[in-house]
Amino acid sequence: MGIKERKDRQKTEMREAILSAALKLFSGDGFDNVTMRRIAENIEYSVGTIYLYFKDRNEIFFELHKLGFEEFYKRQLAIQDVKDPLKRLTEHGLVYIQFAIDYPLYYDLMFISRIPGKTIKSQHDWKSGHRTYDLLKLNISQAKGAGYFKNVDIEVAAFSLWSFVHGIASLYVRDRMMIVPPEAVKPLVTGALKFIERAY
Amino acid sequence: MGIKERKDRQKTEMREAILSAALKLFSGDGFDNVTMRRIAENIEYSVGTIYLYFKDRNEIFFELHKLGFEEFYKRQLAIQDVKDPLKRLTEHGLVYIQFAIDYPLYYDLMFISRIPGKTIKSQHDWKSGHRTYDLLKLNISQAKGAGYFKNVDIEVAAFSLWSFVHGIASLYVRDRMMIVPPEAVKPLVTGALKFIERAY
DNA sequence: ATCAATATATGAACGTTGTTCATTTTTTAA
DNA sequence: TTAAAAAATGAACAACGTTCATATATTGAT
Repeated sequence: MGIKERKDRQKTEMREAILSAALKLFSGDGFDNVTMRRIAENIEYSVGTIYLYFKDRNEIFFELHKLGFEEFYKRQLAIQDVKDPLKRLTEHGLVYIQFAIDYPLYYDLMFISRIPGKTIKSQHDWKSGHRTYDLLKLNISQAKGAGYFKNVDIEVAAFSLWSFVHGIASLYVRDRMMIVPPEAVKPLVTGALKFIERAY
Repeated sequence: MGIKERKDRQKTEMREAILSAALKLFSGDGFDNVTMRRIAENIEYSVGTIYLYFKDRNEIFFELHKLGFEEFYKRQLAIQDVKDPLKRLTEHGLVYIQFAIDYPLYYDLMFISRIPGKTIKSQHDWKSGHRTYDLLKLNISQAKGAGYFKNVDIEVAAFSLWSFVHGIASLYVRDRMMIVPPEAVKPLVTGALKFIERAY
């Protein structure tokens, strides 16, 4: 009775085709470029068909945002072998910002855009977010064990560091850095990561 | 020959009427609520008329964003009389975040949204932004004079502090704080402002 | 192989949106 | 009073997300 299995497979294949078409349009020219009609055209199906696989346009973006979190988490895991807790935390920040630079549209979807925010009503859906946040808290508590963050609550430290790198990333992603000349951006960012170390 | 004057006056009156209608709709239900047709209905003119006073919808948002910056700057000036440089800087951050809480839609327009970002091509249009940034740098250099920020470049410090408060503000404005329980937000923010002081 | 039932796909239609522009109305100066 | 200039109109256009009656394809039973 492998027919049910095949149907399930075809269903996920279709969902993946839709998502990858959406991502292609997304990366091509940003948000507004991802229209239902263009997705349909891309996968060579009619518009209505998409609605058999996704509730609406938001659900597509929500699914993309989850894919983004996967890559995000992978990158953060990759630097967990850095021995020195201080270096690891700074690396953590660097990886965070680099992700925003490499995948500005993913970052947008994950941390800025309102589109998926509506779908994320319950904390439950933010699972992907919690996982990386826990990793940050772990690294902070280990740094604490090594003598850093004296008299600082871990929750406060985690929130502070997150806000810091998110601030940098979102200023970059949303083009609010023209206040500084373009060639100054990189040294400014590395300088900022050195600066925040003073608070550790 | 006061007729030219009257015409000019009427032109700015019309522009103001349009802007205030837009602001009303904006504050009412956010972004998507500000449609050209609704603005027109509100000022009791036809849609086409708006285009005689504004190039397009973006120009309306751009003008609103400038209004936001005025209130923003006013608030920041108001705390310049705080004597202690350290206290003044922290107050600066607090005022920044409080603005985002009080006028989330203005904040959005000014620092997050892409709508006015397109209109801001040249640095020239960001004048309102530069003014407040200069104020921050002034406060930092004065704190430097009082012994803080040793071995820290002012540009780096300014960028760091801005990123920090912007991170907090934009996480708040764009609803990315459900990772912490609602009642924990306030102590977290004040805690974060205490934390960043450690880097001064 | 046939056929009714079920699942899948279609695309015209609906109500929006921002923007344009030929037309009409109002205001101006002679 | 009237011709010219300025201001206002709103139907029309293309594009959008979404829905749904209709059509096609696939299924399992006869």
